[in-house]
Amino acid sequence: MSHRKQKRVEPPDAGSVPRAVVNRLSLYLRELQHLVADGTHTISSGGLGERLNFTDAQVRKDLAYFGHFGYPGIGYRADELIGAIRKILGTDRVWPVAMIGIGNLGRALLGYKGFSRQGFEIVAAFDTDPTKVGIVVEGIQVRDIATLADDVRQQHIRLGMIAVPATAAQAVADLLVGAGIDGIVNFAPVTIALPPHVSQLGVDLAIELEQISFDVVNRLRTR
Amino acid sequence: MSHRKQKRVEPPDAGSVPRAVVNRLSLYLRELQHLVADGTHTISSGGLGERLNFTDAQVRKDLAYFGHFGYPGIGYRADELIGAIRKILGTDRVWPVAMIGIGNLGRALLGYKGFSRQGFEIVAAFDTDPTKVGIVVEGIQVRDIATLADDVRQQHIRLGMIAVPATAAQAVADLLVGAGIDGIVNFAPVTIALPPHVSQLGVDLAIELEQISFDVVNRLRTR
DNA sequence: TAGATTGTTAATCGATTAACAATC
DNA sequence: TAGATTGTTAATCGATTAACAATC
Repeated sequence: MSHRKQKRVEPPDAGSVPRAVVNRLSLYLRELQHLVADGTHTISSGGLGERLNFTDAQVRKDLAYFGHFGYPGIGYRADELIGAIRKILGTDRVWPVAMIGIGNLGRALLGYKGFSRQGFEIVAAFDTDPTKVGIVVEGIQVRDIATLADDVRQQHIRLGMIAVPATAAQAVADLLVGAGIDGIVNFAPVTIALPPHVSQLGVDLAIELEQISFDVVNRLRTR
Repeated sequence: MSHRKQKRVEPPDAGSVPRAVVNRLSLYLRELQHLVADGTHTISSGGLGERLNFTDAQVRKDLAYFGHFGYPGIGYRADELIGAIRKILGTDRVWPVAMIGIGNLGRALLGYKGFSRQGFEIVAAFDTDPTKVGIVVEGIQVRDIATLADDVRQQHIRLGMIAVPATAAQAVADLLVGAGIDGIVNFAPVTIALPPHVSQLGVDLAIELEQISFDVVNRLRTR
């Protein structure tokens, strides 16, 4: 445990932090967790960058957006930096999450262990299909989407994941917004429109494959 | 059908096309497909950009990397542009894909309809677990990972998707590379090292949620 | 101390946007 | 024709990298 004071843990102005930086922050966190699991206590910006194909300067610059976490001549203490990044990302707590759409993908996401490991717990699942409402999947009883707003409020859910067909995604998103949700991860292959105070991120599995297909067709290395 | 000649469909130098441009190309394609489904035949760069929150200039610039697809005063013909983008992305054909890891996530991906819609067909599934080898999931018989190299060659598989635990991901990646695969989408929450001639893309579902969590904690709109 | 490594500034590099002549 | 919209150049903006004094 260090007694050295860390000047800032809150970003000077979070609005000025590029999305790419926040993305790398998650990768740093993941890598640090692997390092700790392997018994490493200290890592330099160069060492961390090497494992992720980033320059040492980039690692230091990214972290410097949020405070002074390193020790000149030594590097970063893995456990300390993990704590700092979790705090920055907001995963130093458990977030209750709602899952909407209990098809193939929704069911799998419901059972995905990786979420809880990073501080996300799916506490409610919804579908419109009457044959699905009431069944228990991965320990969670599927509820009718009509009860969504009430359930979201009662369980203090602030994040939602959409795994419904493309045609239903916007309506579901509107429901979530109406229920007062703060952020949405959308797995439906469609762009949804949201008010500016609700964060969103689209994940399209087919698009991921398309990116690789492009590289292969153009005989590219990944950059 | 137009008889106007399109100067280039191959990029002048694919290595110089930023990853972000290729990503947006996939979004343009998806949006155009929705537009065609809704009966639209023609769309301007401004119209397309508006639906995706991009500027008109960005849409035109992105497309101009690959050729002259638009008609001054008119815009882009949706069906034509769809064909052109599919060709650029390499999805004007069907790609046979191998799925490795038939846990929760692997099973769901196996059943995901969105892949085939974009030209990807999962034709082989692998696992190490003897209780899984032999079972049929979504019409595909799970095979032992020991037969991977032979199967990949026989079925001319060039793309692989990894959905195994983090600890097994690198070994599986090495196997795929040994089998001569050209590209990998890695769903395991770990960075894998690959030779430069193999394309890769990591998808970490927990990281997607972390990005939203950051925004919410910092009260940010999505940019 | 000497060696290692940070945080930060300045220089470089790349990507986005604005503007407009050319075109339909 | 007048109006709309492209493709492309130049200007702007932002992100990455190199370099180095400060620090342990």
